[in-house]
Amino acid sequence: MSLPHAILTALLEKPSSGLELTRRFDKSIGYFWSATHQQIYRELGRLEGEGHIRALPAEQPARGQKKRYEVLPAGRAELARWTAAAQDPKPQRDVLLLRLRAAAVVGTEGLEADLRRHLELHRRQLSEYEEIERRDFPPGRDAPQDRLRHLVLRAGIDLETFWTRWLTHALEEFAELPGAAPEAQPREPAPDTSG
Amino acid sequence: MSLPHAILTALLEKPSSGLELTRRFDKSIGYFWSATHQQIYRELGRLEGEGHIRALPAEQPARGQKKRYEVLPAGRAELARWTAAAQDPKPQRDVLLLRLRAAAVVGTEGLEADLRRHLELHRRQLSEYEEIERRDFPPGRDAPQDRLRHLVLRAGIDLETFWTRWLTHALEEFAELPGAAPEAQPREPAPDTSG
DNA sequence: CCCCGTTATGCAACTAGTTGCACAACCGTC
DNA sequence: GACGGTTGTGCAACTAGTTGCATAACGGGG
Repeated sequence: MSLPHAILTALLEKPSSGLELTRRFDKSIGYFWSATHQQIYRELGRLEGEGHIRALPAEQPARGQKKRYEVLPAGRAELARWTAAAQDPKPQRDVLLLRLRAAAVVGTEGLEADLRRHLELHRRQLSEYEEIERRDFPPGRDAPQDRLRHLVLRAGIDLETFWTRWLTHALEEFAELPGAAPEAQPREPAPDTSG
Repeated sequence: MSLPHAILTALLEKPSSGLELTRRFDKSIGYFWSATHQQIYRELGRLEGEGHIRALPAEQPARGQKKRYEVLPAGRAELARWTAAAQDPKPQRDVLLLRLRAAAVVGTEGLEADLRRHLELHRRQLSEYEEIERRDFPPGRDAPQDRLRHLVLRAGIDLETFWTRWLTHALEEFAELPGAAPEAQPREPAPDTSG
């Protein structure tokens, strides 16, 4: 239930067409709420139907033509309502941690390479965030909007920092592990794995 | 595509009935891959159909009767394959960060209370993890399985630590913010908000 | 002029996860 | 011995997000 609100936020920051929104979702907002262009177009249609946004009139409103949207008062009100409403954090889901747990049972073979790959991806993301911080939040910029947006960026930076550290630590542990398949004390009847 | 593998891991650790799995998903594995009993039963049915698990024979196999499952060799092989296969990290989605970003546009009113609530929830989760760490991973336990599982728990602890710190910092910033609605420089045509 | 790649918009089907409810057995109690 | 709460199992419908593909305009190059 958050994509429409992500779009409303983006449109309030700047009225845009579907494609422009898609581009902005590839950075900025997309860092913590990703969406494909298909999702965005579908949602734009819904939001227009609900009277939350409207298409700015264009010269030739034809297919394959840019259509820019702006937020209507009802849309702004809905966004304000949603922002203030209490919401429970939704249950964690992390595939990598699950795979590590599985590896404790079926062995770590093959997993290490993918951990390295993830470490590289997180490092890259981290330096991208740090670049944005240098560019958009130099010391001194402290209007309320800036402080809030900076806060969001800090969360991204700190999360990526956490992952790079954790993955580094995990790889160190892997290096110390005896064999690839830690099947020392089988707890189940150990069925015939050859078939 | 991960729930079946979460279930396979849990069943390899210990053959269980649907309800027992549900309970174990409420702690342990559920900390990073939550699932309801409905999901679990449905998935157990699929896994049985695919020949990855089987129901242990019971005396009276009737409805409303415990049915325990164990993993078959094919299931173990599938889990090993999945664990080793490369997987891209899936795009981030964080509602709280999105709301903060929205608040930069429509004002922070009402958001602060929910941030406090989240802070409390994360603190609670953190102390729960730390309790588990004291109980299950005292110094000295370093069989490969233990080290891997400890690593997973450390991720949970560090993530919760990050969130409590970040939320604390965010609340401090809120306290310094001038008004509730930072609408100083309107960037859009500022539509009539009264209607 | 036609082919082809790029830009821009959009529908339809699929997948995974959530919500709501139903049904049966068991177990204590009034 | 019927009543109501708890335990255990399960289906069906819904929601959100993903994947795959379709359509149209525009702008070169051969």
